[in-house]
Amino acid sequence: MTIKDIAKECNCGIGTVSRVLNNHPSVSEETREKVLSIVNKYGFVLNKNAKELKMHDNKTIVIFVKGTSNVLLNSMLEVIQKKIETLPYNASVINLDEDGNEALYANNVCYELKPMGMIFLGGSPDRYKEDFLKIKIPCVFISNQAESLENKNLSSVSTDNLLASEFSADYLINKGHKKIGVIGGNLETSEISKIRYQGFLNSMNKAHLQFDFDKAYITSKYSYSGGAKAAKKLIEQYPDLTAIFTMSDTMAIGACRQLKDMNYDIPEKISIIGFDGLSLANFFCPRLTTIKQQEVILAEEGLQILLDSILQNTEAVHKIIPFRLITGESVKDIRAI
Amino acid sequence: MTIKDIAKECNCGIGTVSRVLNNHPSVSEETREKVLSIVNKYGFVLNKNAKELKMHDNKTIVIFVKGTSNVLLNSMLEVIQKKIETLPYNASVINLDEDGNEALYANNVCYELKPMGMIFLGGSPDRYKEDFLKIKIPCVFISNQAESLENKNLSSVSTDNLLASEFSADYLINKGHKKIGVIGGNLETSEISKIRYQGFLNSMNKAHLQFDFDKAYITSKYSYSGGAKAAKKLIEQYPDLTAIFTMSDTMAIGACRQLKDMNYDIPEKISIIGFDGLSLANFFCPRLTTIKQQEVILAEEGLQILLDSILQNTEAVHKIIPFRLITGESVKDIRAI
DNA sequence: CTGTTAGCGCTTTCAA
DNA sequence: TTGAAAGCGCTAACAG
Repeated sequence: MTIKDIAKECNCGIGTVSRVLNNHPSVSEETREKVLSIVNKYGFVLNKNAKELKMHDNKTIVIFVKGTSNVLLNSMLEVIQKKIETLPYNASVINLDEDGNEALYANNVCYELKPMGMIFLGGSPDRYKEDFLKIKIPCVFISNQAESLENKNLSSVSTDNLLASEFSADYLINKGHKKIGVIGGNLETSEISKIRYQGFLNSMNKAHLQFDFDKAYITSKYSYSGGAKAAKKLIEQYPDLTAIFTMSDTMAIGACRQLKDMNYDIPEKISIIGFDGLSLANFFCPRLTTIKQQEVILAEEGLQILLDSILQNTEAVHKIIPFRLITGESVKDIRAI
Repeated sequence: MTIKDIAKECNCGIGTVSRVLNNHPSVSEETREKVLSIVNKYGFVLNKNAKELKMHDNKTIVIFVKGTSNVLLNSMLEVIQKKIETLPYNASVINLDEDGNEALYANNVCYELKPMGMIFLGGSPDRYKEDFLKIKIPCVFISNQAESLENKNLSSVSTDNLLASEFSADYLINKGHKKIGVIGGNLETSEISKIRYQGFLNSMNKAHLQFDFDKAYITSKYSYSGGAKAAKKLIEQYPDLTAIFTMSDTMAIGACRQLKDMNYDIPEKISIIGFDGLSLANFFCPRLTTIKQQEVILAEEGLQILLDSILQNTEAVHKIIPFRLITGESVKDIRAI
């Protein structure tokens, strides 16, 4: 069933049918109704390939999600997809491993899909700088700062990770913790981990506290099991710590579980602070004290920036979305009274 | 940059270029190399729209995910997407609300995208039977039984939900629980909830235990907050229950949190059993006793069945994947000793 | 083995 | 307001 068949049954030209289906003004009300009625009768829909071939654009927005099973990124994805559905665009989602090179992938996608724009959920702009700079279409990084790329077409919306992690460490320190271990991502491959670590260090330095990296920093995957394994190792290396700074709620949860299994009560014996502010953090036992990233706002703003730069060719924007600390039950105040 | 430009630069016809790019045998090695070299030089890629328009098929597999933020479905999605990437197909994912009508949506998609096949993660085959029967392309339901549709093109791979929930309830009953509340999905709209409820009832009947639906069944969303709200209501209506049968781990976690907040110790005061066997269940405190669905196998088998029916036009298959009960810490044995 | 050509289904001039 | 016709980039049949 093509536009031709519809035209035949309507006794009109294919041009007319096309005009009706594209809401062009110059069609008489009478013809329009006739065409519409028979279109509805068959549930006819224009062939997307033919249309896009002709129109010479494909209205696709590609979304890269880095780190499968990352709850935070997934909830942002959801928001974005839902929004795109209401727009004349198609979303195409590509899931990547935590340590894949999304920039390389993205360059290929540019050739193959020729998308209008791309969204990177949890990418590493700096790490793959060279490859990202090759990209010529509008892109936005969500959750990672990309200002350093200085590319006119690469925007970003992010939580201030540096400040947030500093704030988080400040909180622990203010509650009297001095011996703090860190469960974080791979500092070689994960940019965001590097930034959060820097924020943590800033806080420690401010308080004139030492940090022995080899002893107190454990590299972990952003996952429950990663956090659990890391916690075990950390406790072995640094048995007298009083608090653990983790770089995600998933790590924090894994760590909690592991420590409970080792009979360390939380927060009585050891305090743990998370990062992300997943809804789960508020249902976990104990409720996690954590940094809340505003994922809905991040997602919405990110998409909006991308749309603006697609439609109005605006320059790159780098936006910071505020975070806040959610006080749960996983951190104990150990200051002497 | 089109096939024409390549042809011009190669001093050959567009047919030859097309042949090279599609690995047709009848091209001299010499020409092939010449074409390939200039294709690589520009990083040229065939226009997908033109190709698919011509080929009259689009190699797309559409995946419906019903119930956004459903962890189990998302992990299946991940497996499927990763696999499809290695095949000459494109996956297109559509997220739907827990109570949307995926069948209607799917029918539209058939017209618009003309996919090779569709996968339904967590659909309701029976509920939208009429609409599903209109679908003429190969489909597979993953996690829901679709045998009753008796449609040659609709397959399914699922856990035996009836048996699993009966098994789960048996477990509670064997541990001495008689007053059992249920936190489940909407029985009007969620088929899988209906089946799990039936399994639960079968177990209760077998043990000659009464079940007062109005008092002991709370309808909930499949989410943490849904489970929490439901638990509160359930306890108010049925304060002397000793165990709660939930239809998902997320509900179970929400319920645990709520009950702890109300100072009911789990499992000391109240036992809770989950469903799904998320990895989180094993990290939650207390570890959840739950039914483990083998999501990786479900996903892999489902995709394989779809591919078979696309390629070899095989008849509908309805496969059951075994479950198993994971013993956690959320159920107490209350039998008198 | 290779070049030419007819469409795939659509949008959009151009004339009428 | 309308129909006819050109052509988007590609594949495959045909002729050489």
